[in-house]
Amino acid sequence: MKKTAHAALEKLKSGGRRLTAARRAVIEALAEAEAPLSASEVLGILVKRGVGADRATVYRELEALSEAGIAVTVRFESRAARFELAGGAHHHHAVCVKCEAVSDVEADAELEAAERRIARRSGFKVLRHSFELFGLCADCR
Amino acid sequence: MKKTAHAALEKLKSGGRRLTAARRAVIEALAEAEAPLSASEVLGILVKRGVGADRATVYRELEALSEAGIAVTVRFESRAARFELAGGAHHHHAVCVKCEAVSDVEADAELEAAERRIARRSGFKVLRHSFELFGLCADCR
DNA sequence: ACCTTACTGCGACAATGTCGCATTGTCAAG
DNA sequence: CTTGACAATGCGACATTGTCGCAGTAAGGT
Repeated sequence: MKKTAHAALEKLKSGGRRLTAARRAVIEALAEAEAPLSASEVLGILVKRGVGADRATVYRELEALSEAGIAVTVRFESRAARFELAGGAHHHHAVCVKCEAVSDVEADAELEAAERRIARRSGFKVLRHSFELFGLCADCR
Repeated sequence: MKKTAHAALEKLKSGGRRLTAARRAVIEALAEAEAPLSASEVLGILVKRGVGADRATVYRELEALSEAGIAVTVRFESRAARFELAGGAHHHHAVCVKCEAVSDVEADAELEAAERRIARRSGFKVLRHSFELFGLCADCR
């Protein structure tokens, strides 16, 4: 198991949550994924691994992980929400509209500065933001 | 009718599209809205005005407007896509997580510069991006 | 007035969640 | 190790948000 998955489990336990097979499997699926996963993708992975989880369970689990700050929700253009573990550094995503590949984009200092500037101008207190790029990846362009 | 709505109709006509009651009503609804509208909100407005439009028609219309570049799609945290007329300057949105108010945020030159820098670093050709702020508006903070 | 075809309504269906309720499984206290 | 509390699960019904095919309607040029 990856370090991020381990840390996530620790964080959960210290929040009154219990360690179940489904939960462990969901976290591991997210930890091993290269890109944010949708609920149905997570469900597919669990099924492939022989962990029979219900659809509702997966949704509830993903919601619980988000609430606990262990996972973050991202929305691209498709309808389904996607989830990734919150372990690493703050980053954004570049989504290829042709091959659907998702690559991480490290947070840019100027970007954050621009956000603070915007917040100051408008009196808006920013809690979080979304910033995603859509276009063609190096292979598809 | 607002100027933006008028311009949108002109743009449509010069694209082989026809001017129907439903189309006119959808465009007017978007033109008069203070914030991006979801399909069901648009439908609600049409019904209130006595323009009996079918759900499928509204969806098709919004899609057509997006394809024509007359409307743009934005996604906040909720599931439904939202639409606004593309008339004005490029901008982003600040969404209050408490009162749900949406205010426009003018595009920031630094933001765009950061985007170009990111694109250059990664070999990614950016076609469009999303940037939305979530937090507390001046009234709710 | 007529033709072409864009547009519409209807109804079925699909994808993505959400919820209540009875049952099961965790885990820590005893 | 047993047991009690309650977190978590499975099941099934339902809601929301779209999508699609098809037959009928109507916009707009000729």
